[in-house]
Formats: sequence, C-alpha cells, structure tokens
Amino acid sequence: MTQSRQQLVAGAADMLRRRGLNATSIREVAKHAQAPLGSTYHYFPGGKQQLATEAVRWASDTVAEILRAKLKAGPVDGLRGFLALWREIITGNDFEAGCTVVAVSIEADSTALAAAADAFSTWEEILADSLRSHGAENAEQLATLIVASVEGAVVLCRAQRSAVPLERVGAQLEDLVRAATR
Amino acid sequence: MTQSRQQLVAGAADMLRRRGLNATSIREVAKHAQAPLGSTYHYFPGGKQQLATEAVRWASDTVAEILRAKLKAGPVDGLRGFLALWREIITGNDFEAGCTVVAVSIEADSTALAAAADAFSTWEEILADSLRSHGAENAEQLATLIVASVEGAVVLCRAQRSAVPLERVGAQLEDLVRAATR
DNA sequence: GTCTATACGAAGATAGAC
DNA sequence: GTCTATCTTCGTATAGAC
Repeated sequence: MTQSRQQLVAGAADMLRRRGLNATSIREVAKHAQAPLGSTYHYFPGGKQQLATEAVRWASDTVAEILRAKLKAGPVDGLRGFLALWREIITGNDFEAGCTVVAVSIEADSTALAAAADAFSTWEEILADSLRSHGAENAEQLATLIVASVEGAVVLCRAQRSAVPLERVGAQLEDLVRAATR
Repeated sequence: MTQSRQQLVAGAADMLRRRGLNATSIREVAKHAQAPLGSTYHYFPGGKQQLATEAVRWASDTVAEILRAKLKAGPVDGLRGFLALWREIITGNDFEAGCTVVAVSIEADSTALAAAADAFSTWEEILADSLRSHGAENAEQLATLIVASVEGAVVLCRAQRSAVPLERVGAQLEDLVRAATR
C-alpha cells in the first residue's frame, strides 16, 4: 500500500531529525508507522540506506516546496518563511528536533549522502534564483550563506536549547538580503 | 596512565567527527588508541557518555586555543584562522571529517549535549570579545552568525564534497567583519 | 502477498583472571 | 592495578508460516 509506504518515509524523516541516522532503527520506524517489520523490507528492499535516502528526499522536497511558495512574495518574505519553518521545528519539538538532511550528512555514506548534497543544492538554487531575479549580484554566494547559517543555527539552537541563535542569524540575513536586492 | 587517557579522548574526538556519536563504538576507540577495552571503563567509569563529553570538551578547548591565538592579530585575521582551521579539517580528510561538537549536538542527550552547548558559547564569546574590543556594535550577533554559518558550511562541504560553501561563507563573513570593526 | 519469528553480529558494560 | 572473556541487549536482515 502506498499509504503505509509514505508513512514509513515521513516517520523515518522525523526520527532521523530527532535522533540521527545510527540511533534510528528500522524496528522503531516500523513500530512508529504501525507497520510490521517485514513491510519495511518489502517496501524498501535496499534496507536502511534506501529508507534513509528516501527520507532525505522527502524532507528536501517538503522544505523546497515551502521555500518556493514563500519566495513568491519576494526574497525577504521567503527568507522569513524559511526562518519561521525552522523556528517552528525547533521550538515546537522542545529543542529535540533538528534537520533530517544535516543528520544524514554527518553520519551517512554514498547514496544517502548524495541525497543530502542534492537537498542543500536544491535549496541553494531556489534561493539564488529568487535573489538573482530581484537584482542581487552575489545571489549564489548569499544563498549558500543563508542555507549554511540557518542550518548551523538550528544545530546551535538545539544544543543551547534556545531560539536565540536562529533569531540573531535571521536578523543579519534579512539585512543582507535587503541590501542585495532592489 | 595519563598518556593513554589523553589518547583515548583525542582519538574519540577524531572518530566522533568522522562517523558521529552512535557509529563510534568504545571498542574501536580503544583499539584505535591501542588500549584494551577495560582501560576505557577504568579511565571513564561513566562509560560512553563520559568519554563523549570529554571528547567534546577537548575539541572545544583545541579550537578555542587556536581561535584566541589567531585573534591576537585582529578580528579579520582571527576569522581567517578559524576558516583555515575548518578548511584543513575538511580537505585534509577527503571530506570525511566534520565537527565533533556538531556531531554530538545532533545525537547526544544531557551531559554531552551540555558540553556541546558550552563549546559553541565559548567560541561565540571569544569572537564577540574580539569584535567588541575592535568597535563592533553588534558583536554578539555577528559572533553567532560566524559560528553558525561556518559550522553549517562544514556540513555542506562534507555532503557536497567541495570546499566551495566554506569559501563563499568565508568571503561574506570577512566583508561583514571588516564593515563592523574599525 | 503480509507479517511473525529467528538468525547472526555487534553494541555497551562488567566480572574476574593475571 | 591491567586487561581478557563474557553477559545481555539491540541492531539489520531474512526465512518461512499464514
């Protein structure tokens, strides 16, 4: 059933961003999705690596979709939406969740890692396109800074159990975006 | 012996930044340091959590020391030293190593996580002190942006197997530091 | 075709031999 | 006091019962 499959992927993505790759067991993913263990290997014959790869792609697409939607109102509003998204993830989960893509980037190898690289590149490109079309000359550079600093801030927020890093980073990024666009 | 103890801590820090917390076993740390498994529990009765905590503190102190030394030549040179440090870790290990503190931040709980939070705070304070003493009005904000964006860039570099994110972030941070200080 | 039960290995931690 | 051998638990993955 496609329903169960999607639930496994989304559930895996959620567990990955909370505990990391190696602390997330297939057993728990199956239990969390109320699916038997065998189903997991039925849907994902490639095992844990395949599940992790698809979870990263799912998380990547989810964020990309929100980012694209928010950017329709302009780069500043897009940035704000991006920041609000992460702020909600951080504070809405009592500082116990981070970014699925970062978690996989740090622990995974080959295929899942490649999916993580694609996720970052996609977000960077979406941001750069918007910045460029609004007159920014350093669009690629600024887009990379936004992705890197927000992801880094999410890590700091989690460790320090505070939303302050994200707020500080957001304020400065907004100034930079305003200055770069017209 | 204190020699073996230090070797266990340093070796653990290195393995943590490569594989992450949960993929780093006490067995391998002991083997890597050419110490028997029992020694590890002799030196670190608190088990894996204690070892991880001390590894984070060791990594934190190592970076803090380099940061302080480089900042003596001013904020811009300090930033450059900070960037060079991470660039060397990334490229010198074929994009297979990242930051010990980030790895622990994403996977650890309680004590080790608190050590990670302290590490980030320490680096932020060191940078903020330098920026403030050189006339920056937004010293704390800028220090947070530096730590967050560099740590985030390290994650991106690893995933994308490229030093470009760190270069892009570094160039923009240098402009910001120049503009903020006098 | 779905799911339960199990195989097999490796993890953290400890007890007890030298 | 140092280290080896072992206990227990949990991981991934699979084989075979419904």
